[in-house]
Amino acid sequence: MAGKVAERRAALRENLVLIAERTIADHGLGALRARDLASEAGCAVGAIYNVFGDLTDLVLTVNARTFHRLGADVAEALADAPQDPVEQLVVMAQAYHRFAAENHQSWRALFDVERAPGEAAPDWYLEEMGRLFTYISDPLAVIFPDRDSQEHALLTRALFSSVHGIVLLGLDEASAGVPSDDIDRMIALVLRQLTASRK
Amino acid sequence: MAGKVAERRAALRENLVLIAERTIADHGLGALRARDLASEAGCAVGAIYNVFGDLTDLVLTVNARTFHRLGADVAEALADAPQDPVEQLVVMAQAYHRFAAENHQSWRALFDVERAPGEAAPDWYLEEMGRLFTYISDPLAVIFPDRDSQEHALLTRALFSSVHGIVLLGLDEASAGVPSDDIDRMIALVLRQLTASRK
DNA sequence: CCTATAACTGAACTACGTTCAACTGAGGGT
DNA sequence: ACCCTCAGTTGAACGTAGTTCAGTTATAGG
Repeated sequence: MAGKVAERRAALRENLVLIAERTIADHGLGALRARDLASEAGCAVGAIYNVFGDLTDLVLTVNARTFHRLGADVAEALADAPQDPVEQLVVMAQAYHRFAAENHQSWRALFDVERAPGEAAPDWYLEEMGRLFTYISDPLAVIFPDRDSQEHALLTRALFSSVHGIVLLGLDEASAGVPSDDIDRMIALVLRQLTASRK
Repeated sequence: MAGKVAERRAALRENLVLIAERTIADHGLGALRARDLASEAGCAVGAIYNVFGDLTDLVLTVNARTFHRLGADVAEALADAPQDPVEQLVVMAQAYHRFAAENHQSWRALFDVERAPGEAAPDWYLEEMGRLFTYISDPLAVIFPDRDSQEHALLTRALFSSVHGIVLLGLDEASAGVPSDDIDRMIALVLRQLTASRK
């Protein structure tokens, strides 16, 4: 029987990712423990390190899946959105807010994982981020046909960052009690105002 | 001699805060270790726990100081700013950016410290945050005299969150290589556009 | 069936924050 | 000047993490 080892290896890997995903989603990144993970997966702690370099690797794998789901949600919102490019931006941003709210712990894990200093962001991160940026810059190109691509890039990043900041601080417990509707209102306010042609 | 104990206690407290402040500023929150701290302060590890409940308490004390310096920098920028309320907002936001860039690790520690779930944010945090929000809402009241205070509050929060998001993602290593000038450009772009009266 | 090789095991190691029984010394009573 | 008391101080020890690796087990190929 060929590949029996590789099969089990792959199965264990899948299993570990699923368990870690559920643990993070339910109890946050801080609740992820190697021993609990091994116990739930029915394997020894050492087995985790045959499949992943360390726990951060595992978390990054979970994050890749989370980021992908996020991208898919935003894309879906865009597909259902009206033709008006400004409304497309609003709908996407609110989909981002929705995803963050409904997957709060998983979403936070995207940013809370500690990256080794000096290490580049993983490829999947840059790719998925690029995809999100494209979703934003396409409507922007329609709204501002006279600006060049460099201006589009800057505006795209500014816009994404602004929405991210609004959602981040809005969902934060420290600034407790920003109602979900207010977050959506701020998003719409910022986007409509930012995309209103001046003069 | 009265109060000799209290004196040493206060001196130790001051000393620990200064050492922790320097450690965080130089090497980040993650580099703060109880044993190193005690070793540098010339006391036993247990002594730390006579002065602070735990290391998080110490970090919160450092954060209070950091936040206060941040508020002072923004206030100073406001004092030197032109009369135009829009320019005041731009100048303050760029002062925020400047502070975050020049005190990157200390600034990150403001948000990276893990708050016990369900625990309210400390008073000094809410007070300092309120002060920052006042700096923002005052010019806004001049720019939008016809809107009510609830709208001002929403706009203030939206504005702060947007600037925070731009600085946060701009300084992040993952999205490596956003030049400082571009961050300032995005800030100015967002603020000028957000404060341009519609119609 | 046997053997070389790969995977798996879990006790042990390191590195944390935190605690607490034992110790020290300052301040007041005699 | 002397002790007595107790708050302050100490650092070894504890609990809990992530990670490692020598010993064990199972697989694939000859």
